[in-house]
Amino acid sequence: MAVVTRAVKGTHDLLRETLAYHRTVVEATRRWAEAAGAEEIATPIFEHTEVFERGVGPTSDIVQKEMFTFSDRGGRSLTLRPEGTAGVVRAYLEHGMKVWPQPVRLWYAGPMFRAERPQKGRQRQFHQTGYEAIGAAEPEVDAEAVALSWRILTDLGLSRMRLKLGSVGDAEDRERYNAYLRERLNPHAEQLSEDSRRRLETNPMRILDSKAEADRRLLEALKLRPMLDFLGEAARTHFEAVQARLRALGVPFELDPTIVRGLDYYVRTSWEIHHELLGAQSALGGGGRYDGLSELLGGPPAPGVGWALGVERVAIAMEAEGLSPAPAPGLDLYIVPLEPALVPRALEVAAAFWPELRAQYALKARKPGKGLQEAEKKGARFAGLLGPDEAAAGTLTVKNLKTGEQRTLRPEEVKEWIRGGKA
RNA sequence: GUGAGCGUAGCUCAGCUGGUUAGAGCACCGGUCUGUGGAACCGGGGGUCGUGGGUUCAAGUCCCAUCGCUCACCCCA
Repeated sequence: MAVVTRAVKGTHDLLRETLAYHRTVVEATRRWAEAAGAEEIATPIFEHTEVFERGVGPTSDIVQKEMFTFSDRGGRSLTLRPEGTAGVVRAYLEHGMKVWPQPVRLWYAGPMFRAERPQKGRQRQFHQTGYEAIGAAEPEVDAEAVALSWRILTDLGLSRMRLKLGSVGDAEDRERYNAYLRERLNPHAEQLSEDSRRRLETNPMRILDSKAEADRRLLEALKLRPMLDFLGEAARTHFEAVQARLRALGVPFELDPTIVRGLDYYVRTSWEIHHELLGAQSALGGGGRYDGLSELLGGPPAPGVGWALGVERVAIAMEAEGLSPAPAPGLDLYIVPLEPALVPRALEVAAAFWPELRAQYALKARKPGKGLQEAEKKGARFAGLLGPDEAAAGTLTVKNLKTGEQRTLRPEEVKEWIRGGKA
């Protein structure tokens, strides 16, 4: 197929059922986030590259090899957003949201971009919904965020999920842990994969996440202590409080000491929600606390916690569990002119019903039988026949396609009948 | 970036060891059907068989290359 008739690799048009799934996920996020007092925010889909370099972290895979970065005409480096949090925190700083009542709770939905090789559940343009609570360090907010991300997914009907909870500690805890890992792993460096040898320098914790066979065997043999053993007093107390709040809220989680987020800004609480039927990319969503992010972006201290859900992955999971999205509302009324001369009249009649009724009309005269068939095919609830008699009387013969009930009515009465049937 | 599988109509696919103008179902348009539908039947439009090269009297079919898609690695939502 010619280049101009094909979407770019890793991007997709969303239509019909796919779009219905997306809408369903976004609406569930809206409902739950707004129930918790969050308001919606929409940030630009591109930012100054530094927002992500400094926010997401220079050693992260996202920044090192997955960003769509380009220069504008003035030579400024811009990047299509690979995730939502950095931009939201940038907006928090830019608009002085620190003077709003704290914490500021925000939710969003939109496209994200990462230059990866596409596979199931992974695209170059994908969509996330997300939630951020900025300006509070209390463990209640962590539990609130985790609970929301979990309940949205269960509310969508999903059940084959596991919520993995961990803590990556505070920055100094991680330094101690990384030092420990280097000490234990360095003597065996030659047994590590190439990537992991590099991580030994840049970010040893990421090695724990490695799925390379050699790495797995070595990690198994060394019986390394988990990050959770290295939590400082403050981080440990915080983590225990988060767990207690989650138990009180009835959110089922399992502790996962290996959880290591791919973004450098995370501290303390960190979680991922996985789905059993998903394939290699099994995370439906994830989140964590990012108390240092504001300062990385040059702002004052502003603790925060948030999460994101991968809309495409949630859709795949829903489909795998046999869950259907809410269908888009169809036509209320399909108007059929019975003679060619009445086509313009059909337009006028349909237009008079807008926007109270979803009304469409046929551009060609139809025999009544054909017209009803066509209305059925269009997914309309009612068909309206417009023949010479109706035209002369200023009426429309309207038929309920489901019940077969039929009435000849004036436009106002048509509106009333059809809308009445809705309620 | 690496590996594997797959590319025939809008969709799902058939095309046997190479053999006359490339097929089906669904969908779309029209008719049978002159004011009452969902059916049935009949007909129609729609393909440079991903692309380029090669082998051959002859290529959708065999060979090479290339592009695309998918899945997996890596990593993540």
